[in-house]
Amino acid sequence: MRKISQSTVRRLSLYLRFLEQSDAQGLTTISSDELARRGGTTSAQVRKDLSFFGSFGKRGLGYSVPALTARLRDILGLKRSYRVVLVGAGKIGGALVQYQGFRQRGFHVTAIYDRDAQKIGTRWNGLVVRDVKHLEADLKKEPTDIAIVVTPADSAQDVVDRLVRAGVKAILNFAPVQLAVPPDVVVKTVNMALELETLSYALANR
Amino acid sequence: MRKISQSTVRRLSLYLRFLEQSDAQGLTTISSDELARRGGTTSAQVRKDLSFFGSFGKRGLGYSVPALTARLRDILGLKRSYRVVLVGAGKIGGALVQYQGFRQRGFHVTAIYDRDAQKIGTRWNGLVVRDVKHLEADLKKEPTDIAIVVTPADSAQDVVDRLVRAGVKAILNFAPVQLAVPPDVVVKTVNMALELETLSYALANR
DNA sequence: TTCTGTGAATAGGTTCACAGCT
DNA sequence: AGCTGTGAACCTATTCACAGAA
Repeated sequence: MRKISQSTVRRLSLYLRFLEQSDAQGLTTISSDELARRGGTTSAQVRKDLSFFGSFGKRGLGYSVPALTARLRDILGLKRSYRVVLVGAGKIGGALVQYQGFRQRGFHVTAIYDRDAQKIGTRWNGLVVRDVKHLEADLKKEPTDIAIVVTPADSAQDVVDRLVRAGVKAILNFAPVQLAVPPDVVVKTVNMALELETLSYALANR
Repeated sequence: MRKISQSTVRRLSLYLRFLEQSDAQGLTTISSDELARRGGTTSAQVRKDLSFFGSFGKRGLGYSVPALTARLRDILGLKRSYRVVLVGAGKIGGALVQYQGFRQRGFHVTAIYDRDAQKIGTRWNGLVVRDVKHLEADLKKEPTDIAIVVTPADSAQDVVDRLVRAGVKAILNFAPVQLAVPPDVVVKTVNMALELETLSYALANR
């Protein structure tokens, strides 16, 4: 398949949200114009994004809401559910475990790990925090594709190396570090301080 | 000033982090090659990014760590500190209040608001959660540039309208909605479920 | 007529490659 | 010699504009 840009993938996720909302409102058809309006983009962009994957619309009419919803869920790999392990039982980790947005999309946090003896054994949203030393053995028993890393910066790379060895193929990283992984593993780093800095840049340069 | 791309601004933030680390290690000089290596980019990219703002290096030598650090802090608007108000005293809000990464960079959370009577009056990392009805009056007394919105999706736009009316110029939004704001207000939306979806896309399309 | 699908045109961002300081 | 600064070349993404299906 042709290489699809990150921005296209992100927009597809957005379109999917709007489609689901439209579906809930009972709409059966939606135009690229409407999707564009709600996603803050242009109708040409919407059509181009979709065209990378096929022709899903009807000229003169628009897109079938249920059909396009199903197609996008398929494209985004959301037809199946995913086991997700979380490493780092800090405040952010705790917030993420109970975040409904993940479960709604089929991402199920199945385990939380930490190395702090104080935290091990405590309950987080129904899950018992496990000693991170069990990581490899647990993942061997229950293969898992996705991990969320919420450790301090200095242990993140170490944790990631272990996750990769244990077969994890995708990592959402909240530690403020650049992570090194093999080419078949995909990492997405979310750096909240950096996001604030893009705001301060904007404030300072007007 | 020439329009600078988001990606350049984000990389500048990264370079700043590496410079600070290098400074802590006692390095006085750093090359574009070294910055590139640590930022996962190329030396040409580093030099190009910096060149939009001036010529800070010495040919044959590299960049002075303290001088470039200071310059980047200036460019990114980090020479001053910022008051930040947080709206939404949920789990994610709680995690963000105590997140050290913000304070270290000069972003000070000065107030937390919620509309839930259960939460109002409780303490979060030394701050008392205030009724969101006080938002406008508080911000009149203590003008604030930046707000972090961590409310449920359906109240986010309402909160943002009030923040904008109260003079907030930059918003970091964690609610999974597209926000409408006037052109002089800058919004950065962080959508964690969407980040996971870019991972599931990558997993599904290999 | 309306709205999609898509080549072509344009704009934007990245990489190249080399002149020019130190 | 080493490394920056920067036009030019290249590549990628977005927008335009229109032919064609419903």
